[in-house]
Amino acid sequence: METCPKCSSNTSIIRAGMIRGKVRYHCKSCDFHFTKEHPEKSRPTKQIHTTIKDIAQVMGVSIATVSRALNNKSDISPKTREAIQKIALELDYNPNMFAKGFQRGETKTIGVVIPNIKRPFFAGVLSGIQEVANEHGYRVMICQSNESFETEVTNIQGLLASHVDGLLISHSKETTRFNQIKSLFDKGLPMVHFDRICTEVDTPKIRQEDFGGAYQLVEHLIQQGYQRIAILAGPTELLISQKRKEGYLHALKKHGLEIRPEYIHHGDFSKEFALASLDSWRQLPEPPDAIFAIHYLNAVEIIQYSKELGIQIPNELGIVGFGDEYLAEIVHPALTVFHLFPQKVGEVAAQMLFRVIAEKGNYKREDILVQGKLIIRKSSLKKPKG
Amino acid sequence: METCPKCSSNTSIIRAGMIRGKVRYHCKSCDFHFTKEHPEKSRPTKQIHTTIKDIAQVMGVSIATVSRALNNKSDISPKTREAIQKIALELDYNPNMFAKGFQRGETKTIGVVIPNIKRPFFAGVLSGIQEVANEHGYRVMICQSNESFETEVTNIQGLLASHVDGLLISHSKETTRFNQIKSLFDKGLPMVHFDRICTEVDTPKIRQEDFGGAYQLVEHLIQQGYQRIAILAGPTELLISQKRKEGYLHALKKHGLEIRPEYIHHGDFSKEFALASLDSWRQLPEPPDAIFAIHYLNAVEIIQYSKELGIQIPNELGIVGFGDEYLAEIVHPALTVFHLFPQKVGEVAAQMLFRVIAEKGNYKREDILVQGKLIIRKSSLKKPKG
DNA sequence: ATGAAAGCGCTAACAC
DNA sequence: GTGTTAGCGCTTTCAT
Repeated sequence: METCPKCSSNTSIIRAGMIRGKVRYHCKSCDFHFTKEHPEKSRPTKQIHTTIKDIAQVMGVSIATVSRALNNKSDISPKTREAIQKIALELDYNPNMFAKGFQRGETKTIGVVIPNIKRPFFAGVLSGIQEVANEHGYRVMICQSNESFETEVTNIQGLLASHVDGLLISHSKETTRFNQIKSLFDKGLPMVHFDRICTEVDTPKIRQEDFGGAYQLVEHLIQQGYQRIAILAGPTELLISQKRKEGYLHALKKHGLEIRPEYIHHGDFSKEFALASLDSWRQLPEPPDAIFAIHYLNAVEIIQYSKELGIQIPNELGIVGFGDEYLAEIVHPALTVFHLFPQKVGEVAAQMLFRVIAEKGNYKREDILVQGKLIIRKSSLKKPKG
Repeated sequence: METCPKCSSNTSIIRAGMIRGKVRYHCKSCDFHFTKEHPEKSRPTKQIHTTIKDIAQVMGVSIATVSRALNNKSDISPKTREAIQKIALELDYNPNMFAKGFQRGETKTIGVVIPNIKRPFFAGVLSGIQEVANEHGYRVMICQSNESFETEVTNIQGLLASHVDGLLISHSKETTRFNQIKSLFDKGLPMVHFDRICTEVDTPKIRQEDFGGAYQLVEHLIQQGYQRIAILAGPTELLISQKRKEGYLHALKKHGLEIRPEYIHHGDFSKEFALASLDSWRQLPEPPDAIFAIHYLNAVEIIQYSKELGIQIPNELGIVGFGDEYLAEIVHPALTVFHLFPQKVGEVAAQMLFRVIAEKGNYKREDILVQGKLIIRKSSLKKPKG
């Protein structure tokens, strides 16, 4: 409690606002106003960030003037502007995007939710996203769902709390309920789906050539003379899994090959799943003579396992897969793949998001298919008989 | 200009502050105060984020009360608290970390600067960082330098503008000047270096077993009977390059092998560099009988190229490398490597950073060496002669 | 050309 | 136990 410097009372003092960094008090008994230094007003000596206030102080001008100078606004004398800019440089001034965004209601940050950074496909996508985001002056905040629906929901919640200006999402394997996404979309949060998209919300979607790629791979196998083609598909709920399977089925139909349910295995992309599938197919009276793995890792695993089992690739068994170019080249025999362009997917997705952000809901929804490319290698090149 | 409702003057009206969302005016000629609705005060109907103000309005209490309720502070009646929390849930309230951090002077965000997300090592590190950051309630902002010093400087500047609470850095190949880093460190920005560290600033450093790993790999080669061991090193400025070379030199010395300068090639990790090195070594009167590539990709490239050239691995040429386990297993013959644990590096680095943040400059600087592991495979297993 | 002040969402210090 | 208000850094009217 304060003491009045006039009547020495210490029971009738009330705080009466602040003035120039000092606290103003009023003594009710003698009707006297007085001020006192604000306690603990001293700033820490080490200051990481210079603020416009610091600059204003140094220059002896108001913060408004500093702001104008630093933002190259009109209505400021060139002399003042230059002087301020010079000081700003000297003081190592660096605008606080945080405060800036705060008052404009935006953060210049976009959020990305992906299953797993370590997967080369997503790493490539991220790289593309980063590049485009940088060009637009945005920062990127990344979350991994680790294929868990629960984590995904938490991630999105967190990104939202960080007030990201937009969201790029590729769903986890587990995700089948989209009410969170839907509610955000309805609230007008700019959002774009890529790769693992969801059809239940009317967001723009960036997809890869899943159907077409699968079709091309299987058709290639057929043209090489393979007749009994099996598919190592992913989880049934996953859309890319469905699309790739459709491409497979379509190619078989188109070329008049029988569709055999026992050749279609759905699984979780794990190594165990891949190897167990090969084992079980070999038990069949008519085992497959080619395998289309919708995930390149499974294809590589099948190649390795076949070698252990002494199966000749490509003569006894042809193998094709979706995906990663580098690994596909390294494995022996080299893997025929439908190559995707992850970086491109990221770039396109980010570009789309910035369009949505810019057009503030007036954009017309558009889906984009990022083209892939069939790369033929040894694993599917059957030697001509005889 | 406003018109006075009392004397109808429109020349002597001044604005006199705001009250309850209305603008307050004062007519100087008749000394009359009046208010008017603030123009364009209507909020957008679609609001992405509920604020405590919204909740306060709905509940008919003050924002302070709402804040207290949502933060489980004392001095609030359980009844009010519960009622507010219920409403908050209903309105889908999600605190604005942005505003929260703003006023506490922190962002609950850390920045990471790495050369390239797509490299599996860094992807693994990121994954580790994310995990630990999540546990601490922090978000992660990632930038890629793409091995460019200039980009790195810009990245750090950007992260700083976003007011990250701390920085995790692995420098670009090009980076040899550290004044930016040093100045930030001096200002007290919490910072930890990992992998591509810099010795000129007194930050905590997380390193891998570069020296020890190189030593173990080369010693293994020697024990397998290889005598003329060459090294495919990285850029001379890069510390990991130096350390790994030291390990190599130490192993040679320890086992009494001659150090031949012509067996030591520094380069940029590119495929061209690797292949050119092999070519040039084969021209020597005494070509090496083993190669230690400090970057696993170079090792893999050497294996592939050797196959093309018809060189027998491991009999004619032994090969070992640092790094990525998966690819090393896939290549044929499988590559002996010193395996690093990228995720572990990320985890340890992030943990260290949070210690620095928590201990506010009172921490004692500490370096950590993340252990690796020698994994012996075919590429270095010379068959016993005879 | 420049200064004063509101306001973005939230917390904490204070008044009652 | 609850309301009031300053202030975090910045932009942006408005007044001078």
